[in-house]
Amino acid sequence: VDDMKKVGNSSCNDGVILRMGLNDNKAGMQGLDKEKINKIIMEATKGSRFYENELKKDQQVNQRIEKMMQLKEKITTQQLLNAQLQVDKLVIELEQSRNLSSTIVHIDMDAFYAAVEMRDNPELKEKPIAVGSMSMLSTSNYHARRFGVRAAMPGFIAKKLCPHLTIVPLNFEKYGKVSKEVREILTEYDPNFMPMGLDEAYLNITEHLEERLNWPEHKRRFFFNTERTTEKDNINMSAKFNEGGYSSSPVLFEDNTPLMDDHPEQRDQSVANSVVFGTSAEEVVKEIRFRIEQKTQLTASAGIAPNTMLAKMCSDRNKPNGQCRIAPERQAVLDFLKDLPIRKVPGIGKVTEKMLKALGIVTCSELYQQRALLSLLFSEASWRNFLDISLGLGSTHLEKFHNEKKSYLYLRTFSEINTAEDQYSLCRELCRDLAQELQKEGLKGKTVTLKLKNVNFEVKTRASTVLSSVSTEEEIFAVAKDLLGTEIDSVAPHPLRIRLMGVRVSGFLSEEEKKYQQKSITSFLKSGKEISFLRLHAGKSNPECFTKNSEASPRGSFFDKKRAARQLNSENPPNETVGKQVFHDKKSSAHFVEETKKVTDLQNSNVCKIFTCPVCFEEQSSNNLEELNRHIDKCLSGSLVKDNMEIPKNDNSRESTLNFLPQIKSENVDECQNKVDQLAGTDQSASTSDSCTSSSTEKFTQITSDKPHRERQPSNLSDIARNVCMKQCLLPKRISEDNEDHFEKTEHTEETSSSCFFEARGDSVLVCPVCNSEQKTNSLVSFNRHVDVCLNKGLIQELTEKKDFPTKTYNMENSNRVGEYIFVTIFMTNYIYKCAGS
DNA sequence: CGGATCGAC
DNA sequence: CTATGTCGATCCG
Repeated sequence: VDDMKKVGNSSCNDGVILRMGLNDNKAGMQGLDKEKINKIIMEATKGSRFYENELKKDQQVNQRIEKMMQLKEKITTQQLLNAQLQVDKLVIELEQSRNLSSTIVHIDMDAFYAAVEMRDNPELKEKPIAVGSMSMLSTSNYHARRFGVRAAMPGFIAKKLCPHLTIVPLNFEKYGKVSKEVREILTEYDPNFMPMGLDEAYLNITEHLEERLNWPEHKRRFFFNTERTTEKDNINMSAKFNEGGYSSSPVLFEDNTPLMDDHPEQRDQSVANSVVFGTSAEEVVKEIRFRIEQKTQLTASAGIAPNTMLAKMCSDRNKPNGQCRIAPERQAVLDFLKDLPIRKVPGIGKVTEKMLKALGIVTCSELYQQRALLSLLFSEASWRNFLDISLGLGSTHLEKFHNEKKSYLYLRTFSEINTAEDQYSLCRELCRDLAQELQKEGLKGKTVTLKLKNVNFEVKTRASTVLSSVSTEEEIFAVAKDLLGTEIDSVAPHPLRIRLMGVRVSGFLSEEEKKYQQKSITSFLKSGKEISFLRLHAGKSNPECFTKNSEASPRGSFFDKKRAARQLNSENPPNETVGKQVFHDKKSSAHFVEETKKVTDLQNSNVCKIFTCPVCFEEQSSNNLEELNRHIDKCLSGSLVKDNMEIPKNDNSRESTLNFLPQIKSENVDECQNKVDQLAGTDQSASTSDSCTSSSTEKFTQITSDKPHRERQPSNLSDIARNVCMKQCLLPKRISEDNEDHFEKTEHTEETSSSCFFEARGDSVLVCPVCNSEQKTNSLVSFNRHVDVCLNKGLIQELTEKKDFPTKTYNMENSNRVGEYIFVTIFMTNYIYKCAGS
């Protein structure tokens, strides 16, 4: 709300702390001088973990500066001249595009939260107050500022500066209400005005000014609010009036911009207790400020300028309760900027200030003088921005709210948490809240980020992007818990000591992607009805569908042969039994009961299941998932993978390998079991004890219990998945046509090694297994997207029109790993080939 | 893409 | 007695 930047000073290393307390202290009385303030702050600060971290951050900035200076040394005169030429070309262009025709206003409520609290509690009026908590203050009133008490200062330090300080807790609801009242006024001047937080807004009053020229006086007349409903308000009002505020003087404000200036029409008041405002921009802004004060009893400062950047800097100039205008003339703009410290510019903060200072740049005109050098030392975006600043260029229209949030973040700060249990449960909570929000907005994101701050104030973020986007608590938590687990592991055997945790979801599906997502391979698999991944669920395969294509000429490749073999098999469907059924929230209860019954039936049966291995497509009869896992492991990696696998063992020395597929199932098992229990009211152990899947159920119960597990190494899974993906699916053309053992033989060759491939950037060509076209791509993700889209556009849409096409299958809800996704993709691609004979 | 950093409030 | 926030955007490797 009230930032500290105006008093910033970080010229020396202890600027970290100094900046907190600098205070212009003009009033002098009752306050503290700068030295005292800084001494107190330093005493309260030094030696703390926070301070140590601040010093560390400062060192990092210093290193950056050093790097920059080294770079600067290497710049030749010639380079600089060239740069100058280039930049000045741009300057000419920019000058030509300068637009002074808009009138932009920036409104900024003075000490907003504090002012609201003082208004509502007159007892606070004469006291130094701050709004916030002992941990952090949001703002302070001007009285408190004399003691060095400022926004973004922790309350306990503020108390040391000013022992009498009253700290009022935040009450956002109230501020929101007041903010709304203010906005109601603003919208009359610009229905498209842009609020920036609760206490600030930009308005484009260009149109209003035009219309206003023709307005009769009565439309510009506003009345003093003499009616106050509460006693409190009455006291306030009468006090103001009696003390020479409103009634005795037409000067509403104490500052140098009195409401009543020498516009003759304003003096000609025909109605008591009212003011008439003129038609100029200044008058409009005075009117706005007057109306805000009459309505809310709060004051605002304002800036008027030809663009937003200037308006913002302008509103700062005569704060509090003042306004300022930059005339729409080039020279006026340049004059304003001439000696303006760059730190005043929105977008230039502590760090940039310090970096530029190292180059001898403090004011905006210096920024302009050094434009050539800056273009060589900073990124394009940065120096272009510097150039805009030094020319006084900014947006002349208020951009249509790019309303769509790019990410949602839930985070919490707390006193130290160091047990894994607490951390996981907190993480889950955050995921729950986040999921709620996402579902409310109907959003699904592809990237989950975990944010941690340890007790030393070091912040870490860990992100993971999943191919199937997430939105539910479980989906998000599944990713977040892995990230958290990795972090816990990374400090083991020490506990992870954190003071903040946050979970963010970003990378939302665009509208376009949403459309496809609806019929993407993931949702396709989710919504399937009959066939199930691994055939855990007995598919009543439609013979026609499969036989129809059985004569399609085999291509002779490994996979085609496998495919052909599979097709033959499917003509004589093996005796499969119902496997695990997957449930969705959306399912109707009737449907649910029916399917629950299936599950129960299965669990009470002793029939062994026959699975189809997704790698070799051989049918595997097995009575538990673990065994199947082992098969898939072998099949998939053979003896090849073990070299780069680190298989973590848990206490039971369980042979944990690549069993992530059943892990998905296991969650379903759990889920099903829970639902079965809910419905039947049975005891879980009773209902599973005799089931042939009991052993795996047990195991999976352990895995998926609330205590998160960290037995797998996703990176290895991904590596393997990539190998598989490349060889089997993405690069069919590279696979030796006749050699079924190709995998083994070529595993170590350069040509097909995944690392080799995935490190190649820019011009890799992959062959889409669906449309068979070559796709130039530099990432697997974008290629996958193509495949998804391709599948959607073509095959699936076509196939789903066939009534016999299987629809229910496999729950992807919790499968967030690349490996899982790719497995499904491989399986499905092959399945689709089979169905379509493509 | 992931992570850190920056800036705003 | 303790005690330094939350959010989005952008940059960089």
